[in-house]
Formats: sequence, structure tokens, C-alpha cells
Amino acid sequence: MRAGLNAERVTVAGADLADEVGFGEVTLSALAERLGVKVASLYSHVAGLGDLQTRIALLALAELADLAAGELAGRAGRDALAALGGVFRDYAREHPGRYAAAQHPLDHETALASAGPRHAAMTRAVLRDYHLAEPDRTHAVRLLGSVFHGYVSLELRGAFSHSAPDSQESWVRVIDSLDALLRSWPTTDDDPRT
Amino acid sequence: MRAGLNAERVTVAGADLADEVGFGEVTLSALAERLGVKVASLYSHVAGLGDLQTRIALLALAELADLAAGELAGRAGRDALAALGGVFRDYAREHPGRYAAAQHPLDHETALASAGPRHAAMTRAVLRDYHLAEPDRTHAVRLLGSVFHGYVSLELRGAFSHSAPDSQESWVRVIDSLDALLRSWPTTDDDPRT
DNA sequence: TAATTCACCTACAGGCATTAGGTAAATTCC
DNA sequence: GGAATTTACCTAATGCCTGTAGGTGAATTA
Repeated sequence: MRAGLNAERVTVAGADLADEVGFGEVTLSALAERLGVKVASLYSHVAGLGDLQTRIALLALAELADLAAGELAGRAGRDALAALGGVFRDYAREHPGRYAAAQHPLDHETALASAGPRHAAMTRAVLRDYHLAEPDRTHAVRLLGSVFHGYVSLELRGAFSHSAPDSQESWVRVIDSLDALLRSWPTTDDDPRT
Repeated sequence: MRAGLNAERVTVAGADLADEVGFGEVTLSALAERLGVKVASLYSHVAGLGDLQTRIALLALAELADLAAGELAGRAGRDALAALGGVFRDYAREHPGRYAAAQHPLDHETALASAGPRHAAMTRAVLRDYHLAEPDRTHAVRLLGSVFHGYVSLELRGAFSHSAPDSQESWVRVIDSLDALLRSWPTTDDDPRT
């Protein structure tokens, strides 16, 4: 009896498994068992464990980009900022394994073909309303990426769950702070430090 | 002939190996070979791979806390902020394996006995100069942690190395931004959103 | 110098990734 | 509709890694 697998079904099953047991704990053995198939059979669809990890990472990046594109449509300013951050935060909480996979290192060529560039473009789009000129725009992109990724990572690790106030409150304040910061961004044409 | 090992020597060697090949790639096999010893001999000093990983994590957290304490002495305000962030950033670049180990999850009991609480205390100390009352102080602690960890993680992953301007410039701007943000932190006794 | 400790060893079992080579089900072609 | 081809899946075997059991000899202590 054939199970009717292909590369995408295997990848999705791997992503689901990652969400349940953690990305680093995904093994071909466990995945094969879940799919009702022998381990060697998986090699007909993916090149090995490393290839599977890369495919899950690409899946997660694409899903994240699609979600972000949907939430960002028709929003601007603080609204867009909160929406973009919220996509990352919600995705990480609903799909921790997929979110971890999205941090998996990709070689340069693969990264360029991934949804990574779409992410960068969307962050730039969110900043459009704040009217920053280069290089400040790039500095701001990096700051937003750092805050979103950092906050979500720490929250996922439980770093904010053992002390008051609730993490949700801090999240709202962080978004507010970023919004205020971007509005009053100090434009620096000559900074003696740089 | 005896190699004269003990738990600490094994842990330090493991940390050095992690800095060279990555924390996730540390194996007892490779570590034993590097120490000129058979794999089974390592079990006289550490309880297994998991225990070794925990010990490397605790070592990294302690080293980071010691470095931070040293750099923070006698500094305040933006100076202290830059020093604390710089410790994380420099440590991660010089010791990527140790930095990755510091993110290794610890069970609650172990985390409490680790240098983790010292880190929290030092971040609060840096904020002293900005005169924030609770719960704003905690929100700010979480923001700083997020930015530092997020920026360092992304930079380490090479996310900022394929576009101008130089990451160092963005780092200085991020520190400046945080300083400005903390100085003008909007004190909110009643925020209708929370 | 004798007893004890313990750092290190050999030998083995189990789990996982990976490859080689085979079989039968699905698909394609005439 | 039957033959040829493709391919999804299999069994079998190898090698690396973690982890355990039990032994040996060097260092330490009495």
C-alpha cells in the first residue's frame, strides 16, 4: 500500500512534528513513523535530514511572509507596526517549531530564493509612514527586526512568564515605544561617531 | 597515563569546542578525542551530553555576568547602557558557541541557581539612571533584553552583513535610540489599553 | 607498604542517518 | 488493454553517537 507522499507532504508533516516536539528534536525516524512509512522511504522525497530542515525553514519563512502581507494590507503607522510584530509573535506562539525552523541558517543562494527578501521589503514598507531617509531607514529596519525577534524569542523561552506584569502589557508598551521612537527619530546627516 | 581531567576542565574544553564548531555540534566523541581520552572516560566527570550542555550554558552565563559587572562599574546613563550591550555583542562575536550555549534552556531550579538573576539585576541597575517606576522599569528591562539579544543574534547569523551601512553604525544608532527612548519614557499611570 | 580511591579503560547495546539494491504499484505509451 | 517505464516504498547493512557495565592500574591515604 502506498502512502501517497511527496516532498511537500513530508515537509508539512515535519513542520507539524517540529511544533509538537521542537525543531531540534525532529528526526527522520519519528517522522517516518508518524507517516506510516519506513525511514529509507523518506529519501525518495527529501535528500536527508539537513534537506528536510531547510525545507521546513523555507516553509515557515513563506508562511510568515504570507501572514504578514495579509495583515499589513490597508494599515499604516502604529497600526502597521503592531500588525507586523503581532504576526511574528502569534506565529511563534502557535507554531514554535516552525518559528525555530525559520532561524535555521540557510546558505546564501537559498536565502536569496527564500521569503527572506519579502520580509525585509515588508519591514521597509511599515517604515514608509515614518519618513526616514537612508541610512536611517536601514538602521530602523535592523532595530525593528532585533526587537521583534528578541522579544518573541525570550517570551517563547519563558523569560517573561515568571514575573509581573503580564507579557502582553510589556508587548503593548514595546510597540508604543517603537512607534514614539520612530516618530521622533533623530535625523543625523553628520554624526561625529560614525 | 592520566590526563588529569575534572568536571571544570571538561566543561571549558567543551565550551572551546563549541566556539569552534558550534554549540549544537558539540559531541562527546569529538570532545574525548580533543582531550586525548576515550568517550566513556568523560562519564566520570559529567553525567552525559545533556549535563555537559547545561554546564557549558552555566559557564557562559557566569562569564557574561562577570564581564558585565566589570564593565558596568563606575558607569551610568548612556555609558552604562552601551557597556552592557557591548558586553553581550563582543562576547557573542568572540565566543559564538558559548553565546549559543547561554540560550540553552535550563530547568527552573537550575536557572535560579545560575547567573541569570545577576543579569536581570544588572539590567535594572543600568536603568537606575533613567528613573522609571514600576511597572515601567520591568517593561524597559524586557525591551533592553529583547533588543540586545535580538540584535546580537541577527548579527551573528550574518543578517546585517550583506547590506550597507556597516553593522557597527546601526549598533551605535540603536544604543542612541534606546538612550533617547528611556530618557523620554512616557510614564503611564493609567493606560486605557492595559 | 598496604588499602583505598578514582581516572581511565574495553566491550557492548541501542538509536539515528545514510546508502545500496530490490519489489510492486502507478503511470505512460503503443 | 497490455507492455514498458517510472517511482514510492521496502529490506539489509554500515557507521557514528550516546550511554552502561565492569575491569585495571595509577595516585592518594593510612
